[in-house]
Amino acid sequence: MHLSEQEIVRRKSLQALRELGVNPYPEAGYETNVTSDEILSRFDDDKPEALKSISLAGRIMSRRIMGNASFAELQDKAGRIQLYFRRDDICPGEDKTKYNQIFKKYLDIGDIIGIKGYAFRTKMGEISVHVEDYTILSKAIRPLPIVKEKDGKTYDAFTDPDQRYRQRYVDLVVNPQIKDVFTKRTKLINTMRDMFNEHGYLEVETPILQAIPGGAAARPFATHHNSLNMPMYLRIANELYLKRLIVGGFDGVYEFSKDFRNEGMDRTHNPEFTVMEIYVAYKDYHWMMDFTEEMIERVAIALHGKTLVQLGDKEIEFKRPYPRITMTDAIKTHTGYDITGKSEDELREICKALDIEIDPSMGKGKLIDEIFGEKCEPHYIQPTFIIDYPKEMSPLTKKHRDNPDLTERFELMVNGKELANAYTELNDPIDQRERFEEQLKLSQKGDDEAMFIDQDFLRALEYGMPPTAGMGIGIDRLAMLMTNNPSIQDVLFFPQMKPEAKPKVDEKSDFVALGIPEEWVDVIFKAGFTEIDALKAENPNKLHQTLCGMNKKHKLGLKNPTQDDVKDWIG
RNA sequence: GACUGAUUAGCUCAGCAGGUAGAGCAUCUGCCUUUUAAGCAGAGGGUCCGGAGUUCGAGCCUCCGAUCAGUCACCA
Repeated sequence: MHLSEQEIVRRKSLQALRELGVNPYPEAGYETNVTSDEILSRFDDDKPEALKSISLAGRIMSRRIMGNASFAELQDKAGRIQLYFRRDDICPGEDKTKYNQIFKKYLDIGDIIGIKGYAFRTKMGEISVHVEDYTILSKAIRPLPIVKEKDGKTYDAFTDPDQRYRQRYVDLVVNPQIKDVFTKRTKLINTMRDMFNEHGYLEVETPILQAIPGGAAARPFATHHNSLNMPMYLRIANELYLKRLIVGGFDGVYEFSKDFRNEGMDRTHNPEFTVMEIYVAYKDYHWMMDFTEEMIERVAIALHGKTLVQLGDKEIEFKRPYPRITMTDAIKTHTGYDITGKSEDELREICKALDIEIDPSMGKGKLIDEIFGEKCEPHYIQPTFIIDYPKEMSPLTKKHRDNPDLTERFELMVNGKELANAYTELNDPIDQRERFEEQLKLSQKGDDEAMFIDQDFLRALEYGMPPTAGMGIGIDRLAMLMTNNPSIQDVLFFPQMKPEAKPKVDEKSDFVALGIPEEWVDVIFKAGFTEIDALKAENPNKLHQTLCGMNKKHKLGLKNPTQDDVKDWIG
């Protein structure tokens, strides 16, 4: 294992602590009675004794050692507080080890400690804790990035997205403001859950591992079940299972769920993502629009205390009601074309005229979707319901009560993107079967996202499903909107990343086994050979020169091997 | 997948017409009992992403490759 100088120093400190009888990873819990923010808010200059026997724990984030006194900053879950250490308080007797050795030499930034002491205000006016005793709770043997701040300006910020996402634990430690995004995300979910529970709807769990990935148009992740010897898929949606529960007699069911789609990754797409789907019996999509508006408004207020939310350089007003515009009207407004009653060929002509790329596998529904996506969607910045989608692109949606070419479906658009998708659910089993068969034709035409036919779902519908309204909403996207983050990676603790490229490193002992003296193995590592195979592929004469050169250059004072020695090692 | 840019010390980043690398913080050694991006004095630390080429000489130029970011394309 290759360690940096600082890692070696910390491991030595760890050893030194053990030799002094200090357990750097004690088993016992540490009782605390206050947090950093409570000290700051409760401290009263007239009554400092109110915060006398306090005890708190956290991570050391900075140290300023001044001989026999020192300051440090302790970070706990709530924030930071300054600590004041004085040698003669920590070590009242003759033995000053606990200050001079343990605190000054063997503690580092990043270590987790518990302290006991009392609150006071320093000469400089900062509320601090005068430490009377401290306990090491966990030693950090890897150095944290050091982020400094003065007058609100941040120095040496830890901003590299790759490192931040791969090592989110470090990100959270050194960029504690990131925590706020995630607490807001959880609050968002809790707000929705509270609202659903108030209505008496039931939170349920449905299968993630499915034999038929249904309920949406997307490519699934495929896996294999060994003992059944059959392909299985990770779910792309929960719709069909939740509707089965409505068939079964629940009036309202909802699920917050991870769905998986085997498609591209970018700022707004992660292969696994969270959606909330809810189905309510005896309602239609008009009711669901009211319900959705109320839900979004409640979330905005819960998170921000108001309905006007900053998003980049825009402000989004989440106060209900939101305008409701039919898709046909939206297309008419933004393109001038009236798509009512147009045939597939006529739609193709319109796409051509509008300079929209199409391919032959696209049916009527997809063509219209394409026109809307290209020409209309970006215009809807403020929350807007787009309603009454063409039948072809909504195979699970009930036909529109006034127009058989349309369906009773809405999407909620915010900031030019789809946020929620909902409809009056199709509960006519004959119609549903026909729609699935149309999907099958699309699939045969080359649309690899067309839906599979789920026979069991059809059987369920044949037993009768009450009229139902259903709605799905992307939780990650809602979180992005509500926390002003343009990237999905910023609202996921652990966004999907490519596996970390890790150079293969053979053990030192493997090199020694070749007959190479240990001190030369270090030199070989230093020269960049961390794999036996790479070393063996090297020209022995060149390797000999390289090693002798390293010996000289770094003044190692080793006895150079002969060329034959080197040949023997790698021969 | 395309284009553009990045990759140098543990971290954040400099570097020049091509002449064997610099700063701040961090680390180490001293000094300092109310400091705060503490201070002062000193020290160590680098396959300059990898490979090939041009050159007397490459962190810098050329080519190939890797990774990351942004934009676009694809995709809900």
